[in-house]
Parts: sequence; structure tokens; C-alpha cells
Amino acid sequence: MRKANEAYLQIGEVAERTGVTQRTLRFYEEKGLLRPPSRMDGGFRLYSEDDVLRVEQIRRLQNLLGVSLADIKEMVDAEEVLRELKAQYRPEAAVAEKKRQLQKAIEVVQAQYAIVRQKTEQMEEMRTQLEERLNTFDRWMAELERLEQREPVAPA
Amino acid sequence: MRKANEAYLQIGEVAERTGVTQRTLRFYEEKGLLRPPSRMDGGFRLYSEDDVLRVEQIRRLQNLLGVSLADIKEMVDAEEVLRELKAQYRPEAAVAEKKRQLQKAIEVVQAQYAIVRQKTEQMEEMRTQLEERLNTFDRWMAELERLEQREPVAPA
DNA sequence: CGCAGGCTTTACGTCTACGTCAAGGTAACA
DNA sequence: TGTTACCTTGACGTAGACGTAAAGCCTGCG
Repeated sequence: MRKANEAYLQIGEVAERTGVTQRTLRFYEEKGLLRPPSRMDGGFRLYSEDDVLRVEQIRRLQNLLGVSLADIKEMVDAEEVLRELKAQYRPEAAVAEKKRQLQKAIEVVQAQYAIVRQKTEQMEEMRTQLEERLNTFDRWMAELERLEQREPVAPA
Repeated sequence: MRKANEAYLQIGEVAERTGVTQRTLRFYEEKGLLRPPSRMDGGFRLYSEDDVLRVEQIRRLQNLLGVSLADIKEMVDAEEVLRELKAQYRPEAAVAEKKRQLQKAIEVVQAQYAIVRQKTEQMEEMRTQLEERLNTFDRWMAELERLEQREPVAPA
């Protein structure tokens, strides 16, 4: 029982809002990508808004980085660590322990950052190449149009 | 028979150089991602340096964009069109036809460009978010270290 | 010529990321 | 209380992207 005031969602609503199927939601849960949601008395899954965000994040990582769900699991597991860290964040706790955990969190995010950064750079390189190619083509096209002026219609 | 002076490579060498397996090379050929290479009398495949480049490009697209081989096929097919266009590039041919082909090539590259551009932008957004998060953590860490100064060792 | 190592096709196996029933329980409303 | 829509857990199916083993040629070297 977390916040009782949060509006919980059934699997169908989550599926509709996130654009994935119910099967996919159960699959993600099975694979540890989503924390097992709470349940109604009858056994129906009850998702939180946080879960919706998680699903959306998973999809972004899938589409954007094109990495496996196993890799994504590592990332969202990291998010989980952050959540715990945040939840535990009471100033009265041992500072050294906090530092250790925060350090871990930093490393986790840095790893994510490294991946995104590397991919971004490689993509920008590819983008530059494509731009150059497009420029070349434009020049060729201009050249062809010049030729067209001089040789209006091919004879015979 | 293309250029006789080019050093041709057997499948094992190509596999080693590109880091993919022989099976993968045959698979790409089967799926139309690689042009069927020439063969020795005995039937052994003989790859060109161009083929090696193609394989490397395929891998880049796979890793970077995380798109399906079917999508990649469209892209390398486009490359093929470009190759043909370039090979045919004799000024005596019909200008209108050339324009048509070039236009097609431009559209193909623009499509690729659009994909890369969109992904790059989305990734940069994600990168920014991660940077902000790292900054936040750094501030937290600094705060913890300040606390550490005042409460040197936790008593009991 | 013999043979080791590389290559060929064929074909079944595997892993991922789900899709698609099937059989049955639950919620909500008339 | 019945009906209908939504949900549950299996369990089998599938498309993509190869892996892997089998049975048999090819090539190069001694």
C-alpha cells in the first residue's frame, strides 16, 4: 500500500495510454523491467502513474538506442536504485553510507550517459556524411538542369 | 569479372575483418543485403573490398539506429541505385532520365537523413536530461561532504 | 597423391520480444 | 442474479537474426 490517493490503473488502461499491449506489460513484468504492480482482491493488476512512466521510458530506450531489453533492464534497475536512494534520503542517516550510495547512483547514470553520448556522436558523424552527400546530389542536379537548357529535347 | 587487380577475399577473411560470422555473411546475402559475390571455380565465395565496406555499414546501421535488417536493406538498396547511377554517369545519356534517377536517389538519402536527424535530436534531449541529473547528484554529493565536515565520525 | 583445413549447402535449433488462443475467474451494472 | 466486459494464468506460435551440426566438395601444401 503506497499512496492511497493515487489513482490506480488497470492493465487495459495502461496498455491504451502507453500504446503497448497487455501481453507486453505482463512480459515486461515477467522479465523484471516493471516491478510487479499491486493487485486488487480479485487479482487484477493495479498500476501507478510511475509504472506508466517506466513503460514509456522503456519504449524510448528501445526506439532510440535500439538496445535489447536486457540492456534496458540494467538501466531501469538503476532507476530503481535511485528511487530507493531518494526514499531513504533522511538527513539523520549515516553520511558515509549515503555518500557510498550516491556514488553508485552517479556511476549508474554516468554509464547511461556514456552510451547516449557515444551514440549521439556516431550519429552526428553519419548525419554529416548524409548532408555532404545531399549537397553533392544538389550540385549534380543543378548540372543536369544546365545541360537540359542546351539540349532541350533529345533528337530521335 | 570486375577489376581483375582487386584482391579478392574468401569468406573466412571477410568474417575475421568485419567481426561477423560466416553464417551472417551468407545470411545477409540470402536476404539481399549483400550482392551475391563472385565465386572461384570450385564455388568458394570471393568478396571485394566494397563488400567489406557494405558489411561494416550494415553493422553500423544496426548498432546505431537499431533498425531491422529489412529497413537496412532499403538503405543499402539505395546505395546500389547510387552506384548504378554513378556508373551510368556518361553525359551522352538522356538528361531527363538521369534527372529522374537522381531525384529518386535524393529522396532515398533524404529519408535516411530524416531518420538520423530525428534520432539525434531525441538523443540529445535524453543526453541533456542525464546531464542535469548528474549535476543534481554532484550538488548532493557536495552537500554530503559538507555535512561530513561537521559530523566527522558517527558516534556509536 | 594424400590430407588437413577451409568452404559448400541443407536443415534443424535458439534467443528475443512479443502474438494469439484457451479456459476460466472478477467487476460492475441492471 | 445474470450478463457482459475485463482480467487471470498457462501454453503454444511466430518473425527476425542468426547459431550449429552434418555431410560432403575444394584448395593448397608436402
